[in-house]
Amino acid sequence: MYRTHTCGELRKEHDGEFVTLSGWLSTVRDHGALLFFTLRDHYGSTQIVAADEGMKSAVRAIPRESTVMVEGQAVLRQDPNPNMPTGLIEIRPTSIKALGRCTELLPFEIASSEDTREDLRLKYRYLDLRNPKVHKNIVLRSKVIHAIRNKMADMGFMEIQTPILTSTSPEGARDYIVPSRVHPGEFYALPQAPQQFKQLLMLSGFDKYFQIAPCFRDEDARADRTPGEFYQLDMEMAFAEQEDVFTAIEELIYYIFNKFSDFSMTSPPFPRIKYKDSMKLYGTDKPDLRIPLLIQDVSEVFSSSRFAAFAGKSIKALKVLNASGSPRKLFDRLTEEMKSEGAKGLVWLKVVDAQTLSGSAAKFFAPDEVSRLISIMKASKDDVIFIIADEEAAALKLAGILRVKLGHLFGLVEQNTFKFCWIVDFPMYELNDEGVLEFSHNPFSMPQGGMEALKSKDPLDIEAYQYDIVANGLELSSGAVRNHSPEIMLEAFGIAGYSRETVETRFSAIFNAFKFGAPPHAGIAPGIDRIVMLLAQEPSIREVIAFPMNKSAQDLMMGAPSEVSAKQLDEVHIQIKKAETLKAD
RNA sequence: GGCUCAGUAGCUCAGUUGGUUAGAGCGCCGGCCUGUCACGCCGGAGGUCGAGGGUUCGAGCCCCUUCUGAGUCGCCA
Repeated sequence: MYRTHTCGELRKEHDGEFVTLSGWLSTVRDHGALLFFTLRDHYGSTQIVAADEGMKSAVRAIPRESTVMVEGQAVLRQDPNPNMPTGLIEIRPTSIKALGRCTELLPFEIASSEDTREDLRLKYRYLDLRNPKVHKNIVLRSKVIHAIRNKMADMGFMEIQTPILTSTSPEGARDYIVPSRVHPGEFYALPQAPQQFKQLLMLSGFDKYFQIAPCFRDEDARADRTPGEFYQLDMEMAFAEQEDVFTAIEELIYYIFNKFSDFSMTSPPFPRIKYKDSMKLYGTDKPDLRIPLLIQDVSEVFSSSRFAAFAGKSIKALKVLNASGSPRKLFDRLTEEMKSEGAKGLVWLKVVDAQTLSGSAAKFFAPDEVSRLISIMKASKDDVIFIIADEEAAALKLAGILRVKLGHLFGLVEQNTFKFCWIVDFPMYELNDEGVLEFSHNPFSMPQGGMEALKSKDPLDIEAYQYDIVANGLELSSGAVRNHSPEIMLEAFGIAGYSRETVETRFSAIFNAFKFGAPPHAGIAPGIDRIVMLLAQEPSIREVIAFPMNKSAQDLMMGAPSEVSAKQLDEVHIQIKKAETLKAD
């Protein structure tokens, strides 16, 4: 009744056909004697041209962005529009009817909604999503998820749903908790990931599991991290080791990224970079391999330097080719930026010749320091060497930040490409700020060397079968070979200070289950939102989510979170502290 | 919670050293226009300059406080 074709469908072969279209009234171009307008729906846009007085006044009476049904004849255009898929055809209407009128002033222009304040876009997200450019990201997301499901099924994985209302898990982020009505004072938690369930599925004999899984973590937002909820391609494989997971994920990622992007990309196998090496060379565990710069340690060059800022410090250097022509202002700005990142300063040195440097601190260096630095950096005339000096960990981190800044500043970031890598061999344990030993990542990962390593090695030297997949500096996922042995689990938790009782009670399901014959298993869970974000080339993850929350974890459109009635609170046995008390806390 | 940036018309923004009645483009309302496609042209309405306080003869502009939003650090195995 409403349409014979969609607004994106008509081509020159439809010339002469009588058609019915429905869609949103977008732009109107009223020339008095002749009136053009565009009808837009999910599929595209079609131009309607009205010459008849009755038709023109019908359009003039309908506000933009109303839904409209048009009946008429499709004819070839006198002036085709090569920018429109339907640009060869237009409709001469015989009937124009408003289906749903837009009676409010639009809060922003649909066609340019991406330029509008984000909180306003989110409040009127249903209008924002009418913008074809915003709309297409959600379409892409849907297609990507569909393709992932098909590919995973082709590769022999089964999708299985796991509970949303569950118990608090040891993922480490803050839980979202849900009060129980039936059990006063007790709470469910929304899963931070289906981690334990998928491991239990392995124990149940399901061989290859996956799920497009909603995950909930009550942590603060970032441009690449939504607050509250996000989706993972959660997967797990039984009787599998690290390389089995890599092979499966590489096949999937290569397939998906090639299907939905024209960019070049890393061919499998993706490079494997040890965590330690990644920190050393890139100053981060999620290196952007599009940037060709490597961090170099030059501490030994300055081991007896009279330059006070270098004394006793770990010294990291980066070299940018042919950068000495850049204005002084650029180096000063970079220095300021690095200081705001926490650097004590930034030394930049222009190479004049093999024995001579000029720049911020050149005068403090002895001749042999200068020549050794130039030689160790393999620098030539007009290159610029940037130096960060700090304690080892801080120096690496800052040099890592500097590396990315230099890459962007000097246009060194390779364009139109996806550079993937695996970061492997993460440490099992680390010292926290209080000097206490704790798990550095997932406590359920298998320590390399198993029980023997746990018993004999310094915990800080133990590596885990724990890996990340990184694309263009964005962490897509962490994964691990799981610890499927209750004894090794107890030992591993013991080192981090958990008693047998704690393990048995807090992780009772998985701990007990593993006493019944667990298969060795491994898995990973790449972030769906981040994959789509990369494919859509969007800098903000909210651009690929239909109804995202804002930075403060509010849904401005639905008004969530919101207060609930006294009756609802009463039913779940909850009392709210008065506002004054909350403030005092 | 810290730091950075932003907040002026429905939207996007400009606003000089503190100085008369705060401007532009888009949108909205009215008029004109037969080939537009971000149509064009003419006219009009529309403002608590985020809020509060202060300095000053005088504040959109300077100072203090505060609210809101984004980015980032903390946090996120």
